Amino acid sequence: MPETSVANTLRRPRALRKPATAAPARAAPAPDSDAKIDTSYLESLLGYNARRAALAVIGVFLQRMAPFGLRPVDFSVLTLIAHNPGITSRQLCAALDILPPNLVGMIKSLDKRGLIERRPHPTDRRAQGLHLSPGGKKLQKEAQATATKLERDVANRLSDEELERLKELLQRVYSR
Amino acid sequence: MPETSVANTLRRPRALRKPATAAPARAAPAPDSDAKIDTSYLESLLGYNARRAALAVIGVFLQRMAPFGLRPVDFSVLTLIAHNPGITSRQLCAALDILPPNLVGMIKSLDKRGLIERRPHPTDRRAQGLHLSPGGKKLQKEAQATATKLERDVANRLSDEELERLKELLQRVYSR
DNA sequence: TATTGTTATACTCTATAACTATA
DNA sequence: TATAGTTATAGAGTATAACAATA
Repeated sequence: MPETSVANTLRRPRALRKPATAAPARAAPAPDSDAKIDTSYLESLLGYNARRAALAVIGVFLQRMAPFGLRPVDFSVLTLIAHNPGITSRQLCAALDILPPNLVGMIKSLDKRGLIERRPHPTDRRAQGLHLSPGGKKLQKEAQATATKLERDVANRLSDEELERLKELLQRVYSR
Repeated sequence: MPETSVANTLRRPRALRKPATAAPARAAPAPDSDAKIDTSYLESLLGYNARRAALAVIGVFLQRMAPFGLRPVDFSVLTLIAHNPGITSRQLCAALDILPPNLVGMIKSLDKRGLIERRPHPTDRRAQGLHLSPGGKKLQKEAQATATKLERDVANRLSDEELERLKELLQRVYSR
């Protein structure tokens, strides 16, 4: 048994995966995959609901950030650099719970795109301070505005108060 | 740009990954990865909070389900079969948003462990009805009890009413 | 001796194409 | 022609070990 597997229960919104082959002229009615399956127990579990909600938000996020060429993790990295100029790779890893070897490629990619600059660290010659380039600042600003707007759109069935309440309850679940 | 990447922003709880090499005798204070990094903006985003909460719950889930040899997806499959005897693979895929090729191995594994039985479908000879074996029923029952208890433990900072409220708010986010 | 950034690498998860046997 | 279950395979995400330079 792999101890290292979170696995699904739920995945990316179907809409983002397959363009849904138009109207399927339904030839074989047979078992009917759309039949009434009882999922009520799973729907009573917090983890199930939290994961579905997270994937719903991420799905919209993927769509709206596509024009910027940013995945959620890229946005997180750019945003942390924007709010913490001179941050090191190690600090990014700690804040985002990313393993160092897996961050290397992302930083390299953002650097190649000219969005960030790697400067020598003022006090530690092993490390390098990360900064946004002018273009990176512009992109991050637009992306952050998009994320902020997305926030309201994706929770359009919730009032402002309910959205704040939801985030507060979520924080009480994961804050140790 | 891969259109098919949800990516992290957050990952599995650190506790489940590395036993944290005891007390690190801190030799190089240098940049100090534990420094005060401003993550306030990310923490204001619904998706970030939902994902962190989901991962926190899943982390506890992984620990407590390990004795049963069940990942979240395995538990979901067993539970849906338990509550929907005779369900087909296709129906499982639709309910859990799993792609058929990726379900094959899971079903095969659960079958090999003697937890489920694949019987010929009553009306469609292409399909097979899935059922729990006696051992499967016992395991699923114990696992479900564990999941139900876990529910209260992981949200121990929330009252019963707050937990119900949280799940209701989450459902209003992802229900279309 | 410990840490930063890095390479190489392996394993898991997710996705697409294509096959067979039925419908 | 379309669907159920399946195989093979490719790609993205996540994990560990180990190295050179520096602390």
